[in-house]
Amino acid sequence: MATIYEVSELAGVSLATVSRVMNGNTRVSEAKRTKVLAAMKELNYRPNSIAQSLASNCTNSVGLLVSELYGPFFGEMMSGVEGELRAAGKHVIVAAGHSDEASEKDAIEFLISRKCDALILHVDAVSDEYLLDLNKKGTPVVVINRYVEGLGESCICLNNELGGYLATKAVLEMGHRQIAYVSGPMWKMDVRERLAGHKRALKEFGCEVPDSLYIEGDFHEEGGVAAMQQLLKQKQPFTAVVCANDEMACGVMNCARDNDLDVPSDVSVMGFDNVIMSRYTFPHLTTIDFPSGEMGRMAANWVRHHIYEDKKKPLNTLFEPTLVLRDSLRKIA
Amino acid sequence: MATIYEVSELAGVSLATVSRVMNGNTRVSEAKRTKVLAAMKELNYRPNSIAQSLASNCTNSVGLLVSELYGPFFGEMMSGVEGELRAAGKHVIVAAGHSDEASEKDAIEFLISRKCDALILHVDAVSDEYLLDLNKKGTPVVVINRYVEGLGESCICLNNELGGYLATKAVLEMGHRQIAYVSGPMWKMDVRERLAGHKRALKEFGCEVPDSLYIEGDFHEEGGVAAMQQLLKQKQPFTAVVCANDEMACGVMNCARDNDLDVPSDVSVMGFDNVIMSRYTFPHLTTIDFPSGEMGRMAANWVRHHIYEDKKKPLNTLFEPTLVLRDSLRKIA
DNA sequence: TTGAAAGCGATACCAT
DNA sequence: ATGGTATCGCTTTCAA
Repeated sequence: MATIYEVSELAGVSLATVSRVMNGNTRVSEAKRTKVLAAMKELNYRPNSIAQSLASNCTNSVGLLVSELYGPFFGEMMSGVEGELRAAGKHVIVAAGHSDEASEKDAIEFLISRKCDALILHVDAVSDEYLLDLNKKGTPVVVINRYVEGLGESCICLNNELGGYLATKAVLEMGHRQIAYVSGPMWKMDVRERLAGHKRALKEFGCEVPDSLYIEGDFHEEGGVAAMQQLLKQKQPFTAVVCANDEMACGVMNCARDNDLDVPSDVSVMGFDNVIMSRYTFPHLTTIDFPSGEMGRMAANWVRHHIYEDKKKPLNTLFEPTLVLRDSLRKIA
Repeated sequence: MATIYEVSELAGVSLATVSRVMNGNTRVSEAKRTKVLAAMKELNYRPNSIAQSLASNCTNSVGLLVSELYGPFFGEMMSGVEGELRAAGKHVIVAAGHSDEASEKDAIEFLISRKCDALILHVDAVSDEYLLDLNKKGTPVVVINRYVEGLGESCICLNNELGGYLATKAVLEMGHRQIAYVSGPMWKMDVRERLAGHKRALKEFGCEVPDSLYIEGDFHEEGGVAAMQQLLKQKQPFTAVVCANDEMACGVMNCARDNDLDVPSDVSVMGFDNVIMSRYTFPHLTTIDFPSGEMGRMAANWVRHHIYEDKKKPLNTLFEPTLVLRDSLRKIA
């Protein structure tokens, strides 16, 4: 592999000049530029990006931490981040945090050790303080789906409360009043926000629901099944189940079917996230759209603008969820 | 950030000695090692991995190229790769190839430019020659789900032909004889292999199927819907549909339902891949297990052994698919 | 075992 | 506009 030395020699110019034509930031006479370009071509020269990184103190790589690398939700997000960043010539280093504090910290350390220019994080186990500290210590951080006071507009958020509200409002408007709710793990912030939205809608409609219709799930299909089983075992009647994510909604629907209940004639089901899968379920799931791909792209753009181009363009970092009406929700008398 | 110089100064030893205790390959007296370790701790020293990479000509990073970052199939694979590699302290740089030749080549160039120590590729658009060439030119490559003559055991393969055979054999054993087949894009090697297995099973059972029951799909849900619509429009009867992947099988099932056909009473459906989603569909999809997570882990291990530890352990690079019986397949008279 | 010094391949400042 | 040169932070001979 040819080096910059060989290029400068062949072109008959200095190292510095070669570097200049590569980076294009300083003016170089057309004559020399041509010679350098020719020499590069002849030697099939490719700059060594590691050497560039060492000298420039910029690695052109961004760390991306998600809870899991599988799962439709993160897939869309990663895809958005990678697409946008690669178009800008930046490398994406991925890691999984597994929604576990030690594991998330470990992953962040790992990404920092590779000297990423910035970190895009979807984390739920580490504390706000930890994230703030990280940022103070010099690692530019953008956080997805979480608002951290003090991180300002480098938080790419969805209005989860509004999502929860819209979901339940839609159910209420269909005439349901006995509404079960399957939440995610309550230690997660977004889970609590969605629940808050749910309660706001109930209140607005003057609808009171007994505690027994609230079940804490695990965000997985199995949790949805378990929740539905418990709901059915209880005597407390309900005509609709609002779920904090689509996976659990799938579980709920499957469990309903296993108990000879038709969705939506016997029971309506509402999801959250609008993962791809929700279009393929039977019946097609009514849900709240979470624009995870969009948000991934926005996170990538934030990094591009603030880290690589330092144009402090104001970016839209707050996203609004929307209702996606499909077949799992039906009007009742 | 402290450098190795400061550590050596504080510890009162040479640069080289500090480097030695870091790498642990050369013997260092216990006395000095202790002093160095203490100095490191005191300065909160973290080696600069970029400088290490430049000096050692090893970046400790592996490029991972998949068709799409979303989608259950690749998610599992990436998860396997990342888990294994991070445990070994290696960084994973991801890129998407979008099953397009130009895009795949572009992504590979991109990963090489970052001086990845090795590349793990799931590609279907680039030619065998291109991959061989890549390897010859010095980029260690491991290929997933594709056998390239000359790349030897750095191909992590599934026996797709056997998978196709097992799928159709199961359908035949349930008594079906009028079997439709929805393939993937025929320019993909694995698609042709699966089809070959399908035909072998048919032949073995002395079953002849008219050409009109073969439809070329696109591996997506929409393609499954379109294929089923075409099948239903034709007069040619069929009692089962074998699909080359689960997504299309979902489409087929949804389309069947939209046409008031019950799965599996009216028509049986067979998938391929056993993506997570197949457990959540209604009815639960009978399919062929593709151990993509396992294969990802194996690819990562290949890299670990051959690139980082150069133990030429023989690894199991050929995986066998297995039948997963669920509810979408039913015995007929 | 230990240290001195020569790279690794670029960038960037300072002269000219 | 161009060249010389120090620098980035570490690894790795080569002597001692």
